[in-house]
Amino acid sequence: MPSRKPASFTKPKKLPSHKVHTRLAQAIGERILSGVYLPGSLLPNEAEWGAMFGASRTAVREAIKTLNGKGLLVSRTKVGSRVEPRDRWNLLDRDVLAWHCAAMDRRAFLQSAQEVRKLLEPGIAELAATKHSPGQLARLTAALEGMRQAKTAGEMVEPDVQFHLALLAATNNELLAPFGIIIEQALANLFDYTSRHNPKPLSVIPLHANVAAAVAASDGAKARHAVMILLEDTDAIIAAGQQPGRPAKMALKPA
Amino acid sequence: MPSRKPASFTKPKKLPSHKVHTRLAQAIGERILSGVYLPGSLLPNEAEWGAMFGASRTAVREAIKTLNGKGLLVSRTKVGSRVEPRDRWNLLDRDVLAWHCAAMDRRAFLQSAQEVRKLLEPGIAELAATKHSPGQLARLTAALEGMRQAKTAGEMVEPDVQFHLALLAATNNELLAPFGIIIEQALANLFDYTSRHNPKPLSVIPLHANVAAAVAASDGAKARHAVMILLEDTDAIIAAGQQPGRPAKMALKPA
DNA sequence: AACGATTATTTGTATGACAATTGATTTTTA
DNA sequence: TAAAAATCAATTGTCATACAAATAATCGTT
Repeated sequence: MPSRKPASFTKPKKLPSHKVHTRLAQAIGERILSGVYLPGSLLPNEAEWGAMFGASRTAVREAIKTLNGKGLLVSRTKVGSRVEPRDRWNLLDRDVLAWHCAAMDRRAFLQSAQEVRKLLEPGIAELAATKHSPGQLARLTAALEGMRQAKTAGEMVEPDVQFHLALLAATNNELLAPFGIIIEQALANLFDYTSRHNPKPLSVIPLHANVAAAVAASDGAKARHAVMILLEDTDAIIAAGQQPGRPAKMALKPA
Repeated sequence: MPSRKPASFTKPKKLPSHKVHTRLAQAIGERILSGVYLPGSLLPNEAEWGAMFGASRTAVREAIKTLNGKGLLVSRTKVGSRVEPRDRWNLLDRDVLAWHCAAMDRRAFLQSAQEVRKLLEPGIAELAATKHSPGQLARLTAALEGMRQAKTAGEMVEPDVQFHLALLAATNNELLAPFGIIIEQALANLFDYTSRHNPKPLSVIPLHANVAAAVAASDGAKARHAVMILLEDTDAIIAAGQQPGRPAKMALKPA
């Protein structure tokens, strides 16, 4: 066991989750995303949260303001803090998405994420091919090189993410940037989900190389097509994780 | 009096921007989005904000926690609050997007938004056609009926938004929901931008009707195509707003 | 010059008090 | 009786103050 913490791969250590208000925001956010408090319902009041966690009202309020900023809550005088309807949640916020896919079935998340990726990424690749700058192309090829040099499946995740984020950035459309977090979470979860079954995914490198080549050639249609093939391959990997011949690691006590 | 409760949308009165921490968050957020404080730079410290706005440090901190939740800031002890790089901003947050498109050229925003819509909405319509529930279809047709009954261009905006949000909801994919805010902002801006030039946009109603019919018939390909035509029409409206024969109201001093 | 201790600054947390808002209750009134 | 007005009560909102914790910057020693 190298590390019991496969949670999020790239650990920049910049998350001092030791602050009280941060822990509180996390605890409350997880409860909301996991359905302990349903949309429309009232949360415990600030004094109660403080008592529950041994924290001051100040810290509780700061945590609530954080969640307020993420669209999970609205607070009103005398009534309290109420959970917002789900379509107001900033689901593409890093924390919210992490809580969300921690609270739901990983396979279901992967399928939803894959659906979104197939909607967006072919078009993104097409845009990137026609609108990229030299620097953005360099970032793309650097990510590809990183994938080539990776020794293990785990080392491949980060350059893989970087590749897709580079594609995203090359569209030069800021409104697409928020979508990047889905790619990050999807690939991280995909790694957790399939790495045991797929030890050495070498096949994906030429698929990525095709995308990079099409972008470099400014061939939008070709880039779109190459990404579609890449995503179909990802579909296959997910499906293989689902039915790998034997039922994964569900083997339990045989009576 | 019959309780005039028009469901949810026509409620802009629910924003009591009179709270100190809300005003502060808005003021600071606008400054960040408008480039007064660039990514990577340090903000004034909490005491300075308090002095600037005549507010207590508590209120300042709550405002900062709100912006923290939106990904605009990170705070560290002894160093202060630093503006995050743009790709960490939750641009699809209601407030952030509003500040963003208040700070940029409206036409540039409309073009970016239109680019995103053309990437996503055809696929969304296709998904909606194949995956919608009866209730979701009802919402779609209700929105269409609302568009028909609108008397003015202004009255048409809201059911138009509802139409596209209904399409989004009918995909049954929560990860797509956050993009709804782009539709809202785009249509609101489009109205501001073109209503003076396009007094009675009746042409869009049959275009929407085609989409609804295709969805009702569960014809994915047809729905995709109908939405593409609709968005091309929107492109034309934007373009008409750009070059309406004479250069809008940009007439300036001729040397 | 390198390294360690000290200092100073800024955010983080706690506490207590009071203001403001508003749902619920009670009282007044037509 | 019913409607309206006044009152009450619970909860968030704001302020002031004090101290804790973290850490960049400085200083001092070797």
